[in-house]
Amino acid sequence: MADGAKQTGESLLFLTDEQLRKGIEAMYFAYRGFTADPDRILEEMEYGRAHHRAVHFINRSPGTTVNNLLAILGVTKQSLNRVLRTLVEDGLVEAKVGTRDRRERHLFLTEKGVLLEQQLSDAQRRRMRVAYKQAGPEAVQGFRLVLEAMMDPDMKRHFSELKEEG
Amino acid sequence: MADGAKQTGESLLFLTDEQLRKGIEAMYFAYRGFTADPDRILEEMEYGRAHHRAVHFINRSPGTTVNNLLAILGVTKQSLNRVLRTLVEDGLVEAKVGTRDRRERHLFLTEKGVLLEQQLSDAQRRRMRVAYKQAGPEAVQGFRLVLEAMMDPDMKRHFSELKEEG
DNA sequence: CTTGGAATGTCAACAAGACTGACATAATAT
DNA sequence: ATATTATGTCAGTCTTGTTGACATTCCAAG
Repeated sequence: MADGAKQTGESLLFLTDEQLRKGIEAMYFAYRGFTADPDRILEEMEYGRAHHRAVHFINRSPGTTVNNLLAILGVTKQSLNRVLRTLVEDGLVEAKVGTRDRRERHLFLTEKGVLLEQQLSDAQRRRMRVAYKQAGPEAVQGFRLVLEAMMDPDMKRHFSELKEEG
Repeated sequence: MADGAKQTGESLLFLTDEQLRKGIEAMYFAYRGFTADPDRILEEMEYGRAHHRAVHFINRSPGTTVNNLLAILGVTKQSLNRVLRTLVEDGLVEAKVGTRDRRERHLFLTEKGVLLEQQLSDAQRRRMRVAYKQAGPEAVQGFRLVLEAMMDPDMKRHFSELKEEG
């Protein structure tokens, strides 16, 4: 019951409930570490995680539309709008009216926005780099494989579209 | 600058900024998948992620104290108390006064609590199991290695203390 | 050209879940 | 006796999510 990993005779020990539980807990604790460094920086400047996410994905896809960002972040436009408004007001993001379709707003980071993005992602990458180094290349490959397999198909699509990689 | 992964001649390609960014994004999207299934169940019964976390760790360490739970979850007692109160009121958690130190409350899941925990963790494990199976045992080992390396030392300690594993 | 619908923005109200600060109670430790 | 610890509780705040309603702008189809 509830298991489904009955060790069919082979080495399926990695699929035991106990292993899965530990994986779940590892995911939980690791995610807290993952967000800890940027959170500290954001707190100082009265921003939150939502601002980080917006800045991150605008940096990754300059000129992206609000709608596209909504699809990636999976929040309501009202929620995103509040965040974007403060970012525009504070001069971190520029929303340019589309030339082809003038209803659309194309989002770009300003110099100031790029600076914050770098500050945040430097902190996050630092931890990531240490973890990667410590675990080694093969572990990193496994890490990525499992993470991708955990994503919802829609999210995986967004993930894959983000950047051509080696 | 901001890099630090300058390919010292060897195969340190897995430490490039681009690889690290993709890792960060993978972590973000995967975590959303990770929480999606329990979230759906919780929503139906007017509970949130905070309730899930409490129920999970009480199940893992029956008889744990409020203080210990606070340390693991890293929230304020007021925040945890609100969640625990509803869980006790709804008959999912029992808070027993300590025998040695009567200030402490030892927390246990009731039958009803165990049932919810199973429902939630079954859903979460199901996704985990699929991902693990898809990625394979070696990938899972790498996954776990990287996650552990990402944790804050305090959290890693809590993680290790949770259960002896093979 | 008019109208319908899509993309966006905005206002208002609300909820979960985090926070702080202050205070109460009970019990252990000094 | 007093200080400290463990817990609970009240009140207020913040972030980030939610709905619902409505305005604006503009493309596209009739």
